Amino acid sequence: MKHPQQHPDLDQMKLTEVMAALSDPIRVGLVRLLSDGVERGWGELRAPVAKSTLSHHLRVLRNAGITRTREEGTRCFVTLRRADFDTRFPHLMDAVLDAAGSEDVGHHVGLASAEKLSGVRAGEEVNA
Amino acid sequence: MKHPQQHPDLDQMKLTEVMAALSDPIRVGLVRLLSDGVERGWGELRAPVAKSTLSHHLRVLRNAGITRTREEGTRCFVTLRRADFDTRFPHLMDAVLDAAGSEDVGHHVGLASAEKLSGVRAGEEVNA
DNA sequence: TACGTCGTTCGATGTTTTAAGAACGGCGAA
DNA sequence: TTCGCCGTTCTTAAAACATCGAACGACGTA
Repeated sequence: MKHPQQHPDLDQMKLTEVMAALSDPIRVGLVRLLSDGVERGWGELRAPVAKSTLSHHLRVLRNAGITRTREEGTRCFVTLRRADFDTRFPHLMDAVLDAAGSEDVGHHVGLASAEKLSGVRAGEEVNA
Repeated sequence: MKHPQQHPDLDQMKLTEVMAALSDPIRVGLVRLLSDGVERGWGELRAPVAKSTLSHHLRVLRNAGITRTREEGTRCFVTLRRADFDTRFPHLMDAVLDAAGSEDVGHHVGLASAEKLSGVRAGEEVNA
């Protein structure tokens, strides 16, 4: 996509930026979704926001060094930069994921799978 | 002081609020300062902001459940709610403190000790 | 080539946050 | 009681953020 998507190096990651990135429920939800290490296509992601907003959230995560975006043709795939992140901020991701899991932060963020199979379109009814 | 200073219970603490509270360098600096477990008087704290702003930052930390404020006569004392916090968010504080230490977040926040001994007044020259 | 899809970027809007100063209320000392 | 100190709250202003819709550019396909 147009501009070549920059990802920060380990030593460019800033704690306060990471904390700010993880202070939004939708972004935490996305991180939880990616926490199994599986790469996900943009189109699989479901969140109760407009696509431009989702794009914005993914950029915040990317700029903070939390996720990596890979482009393939016209579509994008995201992964957690788990190893990098753990190197720079040991144990932080684990602690955040545990906490987020226990209070179910970002539960309205999910995958397309179920809805897609039942014919529901992108971005609909998920906000219910 | 006037209103009785409310502190959230363990189950009222919200991850995203905590993350937001820790996304500001000054607040992280305050947390680092308190991380030795010693209770500090308001007057000991030095940060390059106006007192109303410092009061605001301390309220954000308090509302997030990170610190506890105790009043004694006309002055206040703050402590980290370390045990509570660790119960609610295991390992999170350690991870944050480690990261903050390694990049020296909030280094402009400090104690009065040295300056006081040399006759410097509250809130001055620290912003240098 | 013309069209549709995909994700980003732009522009606008409303909300939240940071910040400082002024005014206030509580308390202790003179 | 009167004064001064301490920390909070209020007011105001500036900056940052979340959100959306529209427009755009890149790519694949008909």
